[in-house]
Amino acid sequence: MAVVRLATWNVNSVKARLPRLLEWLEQSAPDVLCLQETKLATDAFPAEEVKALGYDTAHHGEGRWNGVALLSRVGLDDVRRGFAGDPGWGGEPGGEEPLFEEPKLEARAVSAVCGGVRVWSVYVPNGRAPESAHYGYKLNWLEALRVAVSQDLATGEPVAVCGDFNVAPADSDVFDPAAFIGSTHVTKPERDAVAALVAAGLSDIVPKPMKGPNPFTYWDYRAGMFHQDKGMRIDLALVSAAVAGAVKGAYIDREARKGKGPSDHAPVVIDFDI
DNA sequence: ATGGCGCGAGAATCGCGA
Repeated sequence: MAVVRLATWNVNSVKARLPRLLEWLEQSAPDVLCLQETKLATDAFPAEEVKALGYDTAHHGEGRWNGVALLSRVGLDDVRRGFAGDPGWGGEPGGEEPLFEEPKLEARAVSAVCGGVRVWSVYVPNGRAPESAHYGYKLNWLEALRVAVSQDLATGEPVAVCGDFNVAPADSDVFDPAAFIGSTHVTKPERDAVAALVAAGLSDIVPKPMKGPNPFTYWDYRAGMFHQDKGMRIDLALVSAAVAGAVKGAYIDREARKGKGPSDHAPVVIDFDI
C-alpha cells in the first residue's frame, strides 16, 4: 500500500479535461494524484469514472471556481477538507465587487492519509496584483497553511504538500525574471512564504523537464508561450524528510500540455524507491 | 501599451487565471 508514484496536476476544469484526465491516469498510473482547479461542486466529481480505473476520490469543491481533489489507489483515510486557520477571502476594498460581510472559505485544500503519507492537494490563491487585497489573502493563506502543515509534521508522520502554489520559488523558475517585475508569483514575500514552509521541515522536489533546461509546469495558453517554453514552475511538491529520502526521480509530463484541449499546467510526477 | 486563450455561467458578455 505504499506510495510509489505521486503526482500533482492543475487540470483547469475536470469536466473539460475528463477524457484527458482518464487517459493520463491509465498511461501514467500514479498511486496518488493531487488535482487542482476542478471547478466542480463537491458532489459533482466523476468519482465512478476514476473508480473504474481503481482510484478512490476525496474532492473538496465549490462549483465555478477553485476545487481540489485527491485520487488514490493506495488508501484514502482521515480525509480533511479545508484546514483550521484558513483566513478566507474577504473581497477587494475599493474594488468593483462589494466586500463580503465575512471572509468566505474557498475550496483550496484537501488532505488525507494515502499509503502511510499525509498528502495535501492545495490551490494557493493567485494574488492578482501585489497591491491588491487578494495578494494579502494569498500571504495570509500560505502562513495559515504553514501552521496547519507544521501540526502534521509534529506528529512525525510522512507529509507531502502538493499543488499549484502560484509562486515561482526562484528566478530560474520563470522564463524571464525581467518580465515579471511588479507581478505576483515572484515577489519576496511570496517566496518567503514558500521558504517558511520549507523551513518548517519540507523539501522542494524540483522535477526534471522532459525537454529543454527549464523545469516549468505552467505555460500561458496565449501567444505560443508553450512552444517557446516561456513558462513558470509554480506547481510544487514539498515533502517531509522521510519522503524526500525515498525519492527516486521526478519529472514534468510536458506531453500532457500538448495536443488538443490541454490544461495550461503539466503534471508533476514523483517516483519513490520503497 | 495591449491582447493574445480557455473555462464556467448562462445566454451576451463577464470574472478569473498568472
